Amino acid sequence: MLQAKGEKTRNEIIECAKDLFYHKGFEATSFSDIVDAAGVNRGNIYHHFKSKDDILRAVIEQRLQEFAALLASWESQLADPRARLIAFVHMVVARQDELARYGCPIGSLNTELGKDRPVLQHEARKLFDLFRDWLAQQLALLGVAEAGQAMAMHVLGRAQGIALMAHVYNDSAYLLRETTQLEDWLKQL
Amino acid sequence: MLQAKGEKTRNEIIECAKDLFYHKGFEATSFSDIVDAAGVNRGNIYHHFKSKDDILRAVIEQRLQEFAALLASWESQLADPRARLIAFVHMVVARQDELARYGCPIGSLNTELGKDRPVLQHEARKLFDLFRDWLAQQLALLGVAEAGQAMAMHVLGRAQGIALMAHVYNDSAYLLRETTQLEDWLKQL
DNA sequence: GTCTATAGATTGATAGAC
DNA sequence: GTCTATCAATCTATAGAC
Repeated sequence: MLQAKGEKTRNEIIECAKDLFYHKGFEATSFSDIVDAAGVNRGNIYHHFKSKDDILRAVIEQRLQEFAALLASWESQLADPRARLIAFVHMVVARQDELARYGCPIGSLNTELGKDRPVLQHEARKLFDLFRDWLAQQLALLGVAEAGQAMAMHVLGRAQGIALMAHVYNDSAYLLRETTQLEDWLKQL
Repeated sequence: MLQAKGEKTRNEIIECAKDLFYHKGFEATSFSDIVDAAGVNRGNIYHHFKSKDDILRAVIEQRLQEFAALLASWESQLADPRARLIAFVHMVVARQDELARYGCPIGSLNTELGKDRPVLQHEARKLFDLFRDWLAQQLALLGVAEAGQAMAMHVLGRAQGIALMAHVYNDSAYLLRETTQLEDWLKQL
């Protein structure tokens, strides 16, 4: 990796902020929380980011890259679009513990920002766009894309509802029941 | 209504806080926001509530009463449990504008509190319990309650996923497609 | 019950020496 | 690029006169 000295501090800030924004929420996370977790100097954070909003933009960009890499790995490892759709559901199952504890990092972030931070939410929505377009692409390969992106939105909505309720009730058993049901539905498409 | 003078101020605070917590989020709403909206004096708010958390508890209690009254009205007006389930879906449709703008007041509140306010979230979860138990009751009357509350949780999760995605994309058309689908599914139970 | 005044801590953000 | 020191604003909350 081509990475200057300062990039290391910057990446540590991004990683810590990513976890904090997910675990506490964006508004509830303070600069003190971030510098304490990252172990960097208070004032120094402004050398890398011009504002708290700017840190969030970097966190979103980081998540976009991580999820894009994940989708790319599924595409390269799984030739069958149906298997790829099931890989999406299996991701929810694999992350059941953190989903039950903190909710979906994408859904909860967009929910918070959507209330009164429209500009930032427009950035965060790109995380949904990424999955929506990828799901729509797999559904098109299956030949069930008559309704365009509508079915991709349906799958996303199902997954979000599952993550939200599993979080509210901290209930992994519910998550497993519902993901099994969603998987069965995808298999019979 | 038996209501002393001070109750009026208290109720105005609750009503304004209810809207602000919904429109901005709990953490993002300050005391200044509340007293400005309610038109009451700054320090005076502590005569009625001992803390911001205490205001939220009163707001949750208020919402519990409102929703309980709504469910009771459906029960008295609709004898058929299937019609009652459909009334639940129609509520989502009727509130499509505010859902697309601010998300679900119950889901978004629980999502925020679930991250790091476990005690308050335990209170907010009662709003979900209310709907879950009521849905389970109607499903039992329909004779499809073999799975206990599991199907009620399924319906709630579907509704939450719909509200969340409609909010993220500010998309009422999606909400209408999905609620129609959910209604059709309930009709054929 | 209502009001003014303000405490005490924390917020996001800056300036400038090293 | 890192550090100390600190800004002005805002936060929740309190004290006490009326």
